[in-house]
Amino acid sequence: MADVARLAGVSSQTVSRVSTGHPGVVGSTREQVLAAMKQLGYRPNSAARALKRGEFRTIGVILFTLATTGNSRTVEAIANHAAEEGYAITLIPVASPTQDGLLGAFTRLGELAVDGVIVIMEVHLLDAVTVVLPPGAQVVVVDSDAGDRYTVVDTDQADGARQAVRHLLDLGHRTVWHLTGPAGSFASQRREDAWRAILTEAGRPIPEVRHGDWSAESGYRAGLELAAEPGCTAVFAANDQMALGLLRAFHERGRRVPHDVSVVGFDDIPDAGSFIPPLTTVHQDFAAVGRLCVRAVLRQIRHEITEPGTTLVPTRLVVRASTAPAPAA
Amino acid sequence: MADVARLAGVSSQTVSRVSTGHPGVVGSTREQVLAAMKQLGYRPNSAARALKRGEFRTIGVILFTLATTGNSRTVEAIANHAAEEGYAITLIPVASPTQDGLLGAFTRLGELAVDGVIVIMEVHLLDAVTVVLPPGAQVVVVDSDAGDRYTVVDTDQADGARQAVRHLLDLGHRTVWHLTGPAGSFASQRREDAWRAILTEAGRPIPEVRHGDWSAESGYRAGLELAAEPGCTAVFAANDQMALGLLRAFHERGRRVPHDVSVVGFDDIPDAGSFIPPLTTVHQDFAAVGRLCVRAVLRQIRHEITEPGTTLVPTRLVVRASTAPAPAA
DNA sequence: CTTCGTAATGTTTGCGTAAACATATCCGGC
DNA sequence: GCCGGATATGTTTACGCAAACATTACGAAG
Repeated sequence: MADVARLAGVSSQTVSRVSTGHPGVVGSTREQVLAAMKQLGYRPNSAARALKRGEFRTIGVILFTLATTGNSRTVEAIANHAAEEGYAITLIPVASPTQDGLLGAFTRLGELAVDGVIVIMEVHLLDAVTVVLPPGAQVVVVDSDAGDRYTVVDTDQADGARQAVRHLLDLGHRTVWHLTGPAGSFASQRREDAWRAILTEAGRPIPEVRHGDWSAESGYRAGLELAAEPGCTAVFAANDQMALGLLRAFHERGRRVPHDVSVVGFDDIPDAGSFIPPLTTVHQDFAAVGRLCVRAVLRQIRHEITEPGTTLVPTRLVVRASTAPAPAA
Repeated sequence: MADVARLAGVSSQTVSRVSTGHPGVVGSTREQVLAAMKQLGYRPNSAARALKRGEFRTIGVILFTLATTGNSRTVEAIANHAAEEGYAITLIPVASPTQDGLLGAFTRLGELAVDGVIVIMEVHLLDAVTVVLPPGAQVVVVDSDAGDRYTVVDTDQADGARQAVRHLLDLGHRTVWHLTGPAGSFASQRREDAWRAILTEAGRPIPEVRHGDWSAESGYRAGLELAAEPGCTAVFAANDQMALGLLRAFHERGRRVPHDVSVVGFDDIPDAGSFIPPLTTVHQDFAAVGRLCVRAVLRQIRHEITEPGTTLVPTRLVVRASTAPAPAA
């Protein structure tokens, strides 16, 4: 900066004013400074800036994996909106969902240059290590019910599940079977609870749930079992990938979808419309989740109101070709 | 830090030594300092640290989207390996592949606190704005052939395509049709070139290519056309999602896969094994790509040898159920 | 018992920036 | 023509940390 100042024949403070866009610098001076900056290839040192200003203009995002559609789409939305607001985002992957992995991630995080943190995981996992969280603001997202302690943004899992089950019931199915996500996933738990609630409310029998792990492979294995259940005419899978596995299992076992069995997924991944048959599923607005997260952290960073609470993003049932009226008994 | 020093009854320099793990601090003193740190909830300020040391311990990753399997898996691998090495990663999303979007991203990047950059896109797009790149080290990845100017790490696209086409030819197919990715994608171009080369080499007719955009939907549209081509018994799709669309189109048109038509994809996404039928595809080792990228940037950051050049990560054909011998004419 | 070497700790300094304060310049009004 | 007040620019300082150098303490060798 001093070099630029020298070259432009001004003080370094004036250079600073130009580089931060502060007012009070007359046109001709500004021009000179800009020219000098360009000539010298000056770029402000963000570390010094951060040190001086006491903020990093960076948001940390902590998550287990980018491999699930939901996570990567949410992160992408977060990154885009943060960028719009002039914030960078730092990814903090937790290698493994063990105490060690978490601790490691949070230790790193503690030293990280972030003004706020978005946590994409069930927050109870954090409790053991939460002390290490930097004093900055935090938002907890997807997969948590800690709305009493944190600001939570999440898809309205319950309503999504409700729409899915209701759709199948309306189609005349006597009941709906359910394939869950992995234990420990709050989203999965929520969807299962809602499914059970609707069936109970409607006075329908509640079939035993099958447990999957989000993967298509686990859906396939569950599908093989369900194909053997005579009464099974409708299945609600907790995500689209498992639904894909279901589809394959039913196909292999000669159970036609949707003629013999109806299948509904959750997520509405881009491929869902190209499954065989195209999948009826619950659309999640990941972009909205990401946007709201960013907005919420920024609000906290800027010390605006910071009440804990949960913001729910609505879902929408997308009816395609994997559901049909129940087969005549 | 001064507070900690005061509480522990030592100088701030000793606190610094403890916090950075430098040697030359006797056990009892260290204990006291650690206790004081804990009591005061001290965390080192990384901005000050970065300013002092002249490095950020951060790597920037610039890309268009996280929505493609390849990108998100690569980023995940990068994040994990960077974390192992004590580096954080900052995501720099380019909103749109326009000049403006790029410029914006690179302007942000210029001011960003990164020691190195990993670029996940065709590097020619950068040429117009390349001046803005920070003086730090860079690695260019997936989707580029700028091995003469940069360090490039990429999947061996050509060999992957070769294996796919060779497999189909070996199965007795007279020729192989091809569905490309979007124009402007180097990976897609590479796969297409290799496909063409093999066919030429084998003296087979070269069907006109169909153009997709990586999406299953585009694969479906292409599939509808290909289903109408009487001579089409084998298709090589440039990625798995388009292959999925192909599968659906063929299914709808009554062209049985693999009995009537064989389909090969590229990527080996986790779902590929659950397609109907399970997809034969070229497996990409995204984890290796990510790991090599990190290793390469770090080498440059540490001023070790920094010759431009391309590192190719091998692929592997995974044969599942979507390919079979050519139907008898 | 002195001297020297080494290990432990303390003091000074500057990294690049921008806020706070200080100074210079210019203009209009009387 | 002189003064008050804006406006443009310069000077000083501190942000938190860790290198570099300085000091102290202590034990071993002579």
